[in-house]
Amino acid sequence: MTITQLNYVLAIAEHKNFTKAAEKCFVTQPTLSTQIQKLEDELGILIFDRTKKPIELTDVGKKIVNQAKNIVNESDRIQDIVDQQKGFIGGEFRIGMIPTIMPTLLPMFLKAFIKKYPKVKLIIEELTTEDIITKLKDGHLDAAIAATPLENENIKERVLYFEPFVGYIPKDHHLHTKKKIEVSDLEIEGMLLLEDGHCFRDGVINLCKTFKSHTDDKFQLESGSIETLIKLSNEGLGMTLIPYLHTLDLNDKLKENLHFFNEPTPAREVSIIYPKNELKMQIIDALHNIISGIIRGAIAFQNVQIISPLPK
Amino acid sequence: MTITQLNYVLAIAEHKNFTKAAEKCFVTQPTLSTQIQKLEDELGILIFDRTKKPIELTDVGKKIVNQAKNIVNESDRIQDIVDQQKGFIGGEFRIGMIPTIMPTLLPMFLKAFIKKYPKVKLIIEELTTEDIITKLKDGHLDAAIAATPLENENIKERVLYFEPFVGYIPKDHHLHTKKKIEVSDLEIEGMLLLEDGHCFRDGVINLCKTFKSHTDDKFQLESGSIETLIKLSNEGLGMTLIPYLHTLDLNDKLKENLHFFNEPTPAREVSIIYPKNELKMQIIDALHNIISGIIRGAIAFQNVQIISPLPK
DNA sequence: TTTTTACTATAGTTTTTATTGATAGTTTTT
DNA sequence: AAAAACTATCAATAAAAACTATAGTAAAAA
Repeated sequence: MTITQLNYVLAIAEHKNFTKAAEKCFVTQPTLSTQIQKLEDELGILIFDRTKKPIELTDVGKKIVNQAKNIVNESDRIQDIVDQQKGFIGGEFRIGMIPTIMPTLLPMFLKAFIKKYPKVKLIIEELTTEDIITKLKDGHLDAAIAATPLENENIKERVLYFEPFVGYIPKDHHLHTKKKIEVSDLEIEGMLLLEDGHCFRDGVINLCKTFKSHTDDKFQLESGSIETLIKLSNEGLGMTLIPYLHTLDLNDKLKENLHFFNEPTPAREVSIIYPKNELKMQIIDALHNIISGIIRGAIAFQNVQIISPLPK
Repeated sequence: MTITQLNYVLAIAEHKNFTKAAEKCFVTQPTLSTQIQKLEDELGILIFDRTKKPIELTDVGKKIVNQAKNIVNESDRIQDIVDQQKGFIGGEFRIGMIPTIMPTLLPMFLKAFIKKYPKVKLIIEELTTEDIITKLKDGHLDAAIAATPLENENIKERVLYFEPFVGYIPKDHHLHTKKKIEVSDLEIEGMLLLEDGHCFRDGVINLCKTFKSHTDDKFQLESGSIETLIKLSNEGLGMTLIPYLHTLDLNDKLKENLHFFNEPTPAREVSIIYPKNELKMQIIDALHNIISGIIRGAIAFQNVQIISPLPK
């Protein structure tokens, strides 16, 4: 069994076609045929069921493909180790970002980053915190940007910035007259929330719980994006909280509805997180430096109170 | 990079000597020299520092060796997958056991097992629960026998039997006159305990806590083996609790000091535990069947109350 | 049904790679 | 200073992987 053979297996499993897989592997089709046969002979089982068209994996084949993915993934990390040693800043870098951070933060640093590190190929994915943790563990992500602290033993965190929560209170709301709001003003009942699974939702719930101990789960309305929350709020369906960086994109009219908190300003902690093996640390360092540098110019709050992003 | 090369790296790292490593790999020394050079060239780094005698790993070399162990370990599991498919019961099987189970349980099933499954090479290790969990995760163990439930998401449990706690109360102890004891009789202060790290110790502490809420940590005496506990107890240093299977080995004189609990008898749950990937499931099944069959003849308690083995 | 198309398998050949025995060149030990 | 214990290198060989050409076999199209 060789790593090459496992790569062939993966290519065929993916394309369900020897000829196409061969192209992707930059070899001819007979090479795949013979190598797969050799592997199957060595193991004494069939990986592919060639009677089916298109070709299918056998039951064992499926298990072997899973394990082959592990092996190939682990062997790719050897190069990462070498790159780290050499201080080489380049190669693929897979980064996950949570939905409430991605649209505001990405445009702020992406251009600067790819200009400074042209050899790095960033592959960016929008994912929930839960998916991020899974993918970091499995090695499908090199790092991610998420609200912290996550209290996960397999993951290291490096704080990028603190992003205050800002109240968005439409004109007809009873809090609208208040210039600056207090955490104690918040009522979970009249609060528009993101859908379940968003850690920003959990942060808001935690914030409200700080002063009121409601375990009542009947939240009035839920939405998948903060833009929608604002629109719903404008329709008079309640107030909402939005992360500070989002407020920078609002037009002047909407900005009139923003109400900041009195200090200590409740805020979420945003960090770059990565697996404990600390591979690709130079790229993580580079991202950390660029992002925290850019944010220093954009967020100038002093006295913040960190709200946990974890549910319950 | 090939799996073969990684195996060569591991062999050299282990023996710190190309010639000896070559023997272990069943190739000649020049083979290793050239293959290691090829790998080093491909990666563009040195894995071994050949100026040192005996040979040493470079800093990157150490990291690569670690990763190579992962890769080789993961690729060995391909064969496990195939064995599972074929229903082949054989090969190496690494099993861990906690110290308070090993000496009593092992002699009960080992002979029967190796007779029924002569192709399996059992490699048995005595380990604490903590070490067992780590090694199961890393793939250094195929299964283990420990007190459960462990509440660990990566590990599956299959109950083998329930083993009652039995009081060992020397003649001069104030409880000695009582024929059967109650959990409420127990006082953590006069209790002889195993050293920290043994889950049986934590089980006893949990049992005592069931009725008395002492958070006081001043336990009087600690020992590493149950035999020592009994001797200390005979010296008048207090009573102790021992697992039921241990009581079967005591001589008649010591047996006079045994005091069973009234029902529901407090007991520990003993399970065979294994990683979620469920490799080598046939061997795990085989062990489960043999052990639970043998125990059915040895433990006949009906009404038991399970005590958690976890600390705190 | 026949023909065509879209595949995979096989045969024979070439290229590449791994391994070897012999030996040269080190360093360490005696 | 000699011997021993190593690793590196060389040329030769064995083994494996890859290629081209083509046969064989289903499914799709005519």
